[in-house]
Amino acid sequence: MSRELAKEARRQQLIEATIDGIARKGFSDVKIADVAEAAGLSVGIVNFYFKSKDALLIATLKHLVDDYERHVKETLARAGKSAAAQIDAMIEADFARTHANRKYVTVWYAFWGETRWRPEFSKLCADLSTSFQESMTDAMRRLIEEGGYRDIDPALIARGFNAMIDGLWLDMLINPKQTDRETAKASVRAFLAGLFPNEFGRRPAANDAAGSAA
Amino acid sequence: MSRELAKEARRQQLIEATIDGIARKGFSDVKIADVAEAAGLSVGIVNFYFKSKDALLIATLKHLVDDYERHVKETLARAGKSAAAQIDAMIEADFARTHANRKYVTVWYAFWGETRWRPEFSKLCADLSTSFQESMTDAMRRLIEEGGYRDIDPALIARGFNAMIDGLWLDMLINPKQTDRETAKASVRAFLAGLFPNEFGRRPAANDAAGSAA
Amino acid sequence: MSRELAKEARRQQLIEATIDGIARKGFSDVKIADVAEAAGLSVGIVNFYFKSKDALLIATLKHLVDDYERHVKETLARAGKSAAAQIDAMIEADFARTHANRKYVTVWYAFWGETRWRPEFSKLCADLSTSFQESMTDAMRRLIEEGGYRDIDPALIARGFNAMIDGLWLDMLINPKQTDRETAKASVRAFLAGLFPNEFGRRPAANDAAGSAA
Amino acid sequence: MSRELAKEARRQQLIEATIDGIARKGFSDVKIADVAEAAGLSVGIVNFYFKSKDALLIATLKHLVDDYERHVKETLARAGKSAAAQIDAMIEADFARTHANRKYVTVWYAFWGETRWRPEFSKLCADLSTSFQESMTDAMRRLIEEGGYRDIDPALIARGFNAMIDGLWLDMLINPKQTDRETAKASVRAFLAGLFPNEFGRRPAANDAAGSAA
DNA sequence: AATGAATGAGAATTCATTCAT
DNA sequence: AATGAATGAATTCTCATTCAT
Repeated sequence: MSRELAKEARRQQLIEATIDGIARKGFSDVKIADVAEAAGLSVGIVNFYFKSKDALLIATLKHLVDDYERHVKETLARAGKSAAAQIDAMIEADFARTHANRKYVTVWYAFWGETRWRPEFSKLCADLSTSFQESMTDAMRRLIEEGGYRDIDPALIARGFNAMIDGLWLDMLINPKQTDRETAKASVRAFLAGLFPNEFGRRPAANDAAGSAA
Repeated sequence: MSRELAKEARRQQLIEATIDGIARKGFSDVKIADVAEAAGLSVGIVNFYFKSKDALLIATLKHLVDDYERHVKETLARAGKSAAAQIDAMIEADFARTHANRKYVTVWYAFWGETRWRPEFSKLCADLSTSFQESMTDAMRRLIEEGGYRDIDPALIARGFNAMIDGLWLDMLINPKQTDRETAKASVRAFLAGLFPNEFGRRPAANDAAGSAA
Repeated sequence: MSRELAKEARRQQLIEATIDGIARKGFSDVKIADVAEAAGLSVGIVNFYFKSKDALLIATLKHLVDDYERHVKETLARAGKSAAAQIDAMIEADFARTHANRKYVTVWYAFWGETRWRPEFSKLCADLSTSFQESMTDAMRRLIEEGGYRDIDPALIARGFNAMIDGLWLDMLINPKQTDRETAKASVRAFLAGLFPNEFGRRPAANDAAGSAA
Repeated sequence: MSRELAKEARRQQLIEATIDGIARKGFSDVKIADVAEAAGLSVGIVNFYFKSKDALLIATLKHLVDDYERHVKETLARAGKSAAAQIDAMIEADFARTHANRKYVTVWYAFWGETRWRPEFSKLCADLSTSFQESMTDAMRRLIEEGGYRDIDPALIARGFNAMIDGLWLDMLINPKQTDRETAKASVRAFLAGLFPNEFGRRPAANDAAGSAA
């Protein structure tokens, strides 16, 4: 039992080291040796826990996806149940210090850059994207109903909302000086304020939006 | 002179081959040999026209940037002069069949994925991003003035607008079935309609927005 | 004492597993891990009972040699005492189902293939070869005397006899469909029939040769 | 044209180096680096001319087979046309200094030792073996007819003849001191003398056998 | 005794770059 | 200018051996 746990711990250790390695050296430049060194282990052990470098990379992306989903789930659970509160919590989740930081954004973009040629990456990313598109569409639909809005297509809004967040991450990657987390959140809320003035119109603060909807 | 032209033609030929190569094989898997073969030339000649593979890659990104800027400039020149018309033309430019296609989006994301560790990439991307952020902020400011809107921060809106476009490209990359060019454009316009109902509120068609503003 | 026996039993178990492993995977492809798995033991234990993989391989060849010698000895003991009967029994021994089968022949040739560069293999094989050359020369000499033959060099015949058997094993390895045990035995006897018509001339059956000589 | 020739020459050079390498270091111990060094080239070039080490090994065996077949063909062409002369020439061919030497025999046994697990080796060896079995059976049949012999099965004799030669090569490998080329040839002829006294009975010299048959 | 995770030297293979032709 | 054979550093993966438990 403790041995099984130790094995899983080693895997996590190597995955974390891989994330660090990608962040530090770049996707096409992390070597197995870098990962091993970062984990304080020998190169042989990497190929012992992961059949190949590819398998390690896939496991790493899977880890990122799971971690992101868990993070979002937890954030949403802590937020108010109204659609507005949930959407606002989503913004907070997406720009939380723990996730919307240089290291994570860097690594996510590294994976997205390679996704096109790696079916396993592709699947993981597509599933995540689809799942969020669906739940955001749902949230938007509820928001439209709750707020009595008209002529707004929830799917279109959800898509734009998700896209804006991914694009703002890219901004943080490319122009870290210009785009900080607060600016990014304010951008998203500014757009939502246009569509949903009652819920997002007054102040761009997260608590406020959640509060006003409650 | 004609020798210089021929030289430049060869360089273009190799850059195009590089774009094809990245699109087909992936950033970390294009070999000099692939590029040479695609261009119908020998490997030796690639290192003759470009000092190194790195230099070729930088030249390729530069080409993409220049091409995108030229494309936008041309599209904007053809559009009405009002802020709304210009912004709408920008949407059309960003989702033109010639640029928002699988090949180009793939290659752009490949470069963005690597940008973090390549100062030259970084510079090119940051400059492009800054330049568009500035001109979009300007356009948004004019739109706000022209439309008599209040409480809208043009910089925030410009940032979100640009981000949404990049994010929708990612959608096209990851979920090509769900996100086509028309859906993407409709998404952007749906958001603008919230903020600028007079210019983007009625119909989602590009010509209409441009026309109503003219 | 029982501990010593257990130890010896483990060694035998590992040697058998090695033979199986070589037969299944090939000499240069059997891993310690394969041997351990086949024996139902851990890799660590292999290096505990045998100082090194090399030592295991040497012990395995020693086992094969001993086993072959024991087998021949037993077969000869059961046969008639005449030279002809002994020689014929030798043929039977060499093509007994227990020894001239695909697995054993495979493994013997695997060792012979490596013999050249392993002094310990070399020694074992040379000793076995020399010992059989001597005893066969002796048997041939007796056969020549007993049969009153002339102008036959027993050493030359013994050498050819032994060689033919090894060569027929190679046939069984390379062309298993064409060369079965019975064909092989018939081949050897056909040659002996030319030299020793009285003892091997009439019928090719083993019992007959042994019997007619008795 | 000269470039094509040079390419073929390089391949031959590498194949020869491989044969040397196997002879010197052993089948499972020749490294690409050894081959490259023996050929006075860099390691990269080996993988340039041969897709993989495996491919190099297969090409090497093919070379050995071709070379052996050519050698036999040439020897037979120079010999008398009678069956006896041809068979005798075959013995000479098999024990010619150029082919039945330590280096070649070593390498042949190295390949035979691995044949079992390499389908390509297997095919090459089986084809060679079958082809020689057929032509020797044919030669034996003619010898039987020409000599008016009875009760001799040509296929059985051919098989034993070929086997004896392979087995004598093994002797030369394992007991080089005891088994020289002349002894080996004398062994084969001693056996043939029993079956075909008129053609192989008097003296074991090659010329004589060919001559007496002519 | 026994286990199997961990080590690390060693090998095949890849590929950007060079350079003789 | 152009070619493509040749180089060799770099990287992944393998596996005999060790050693803490």
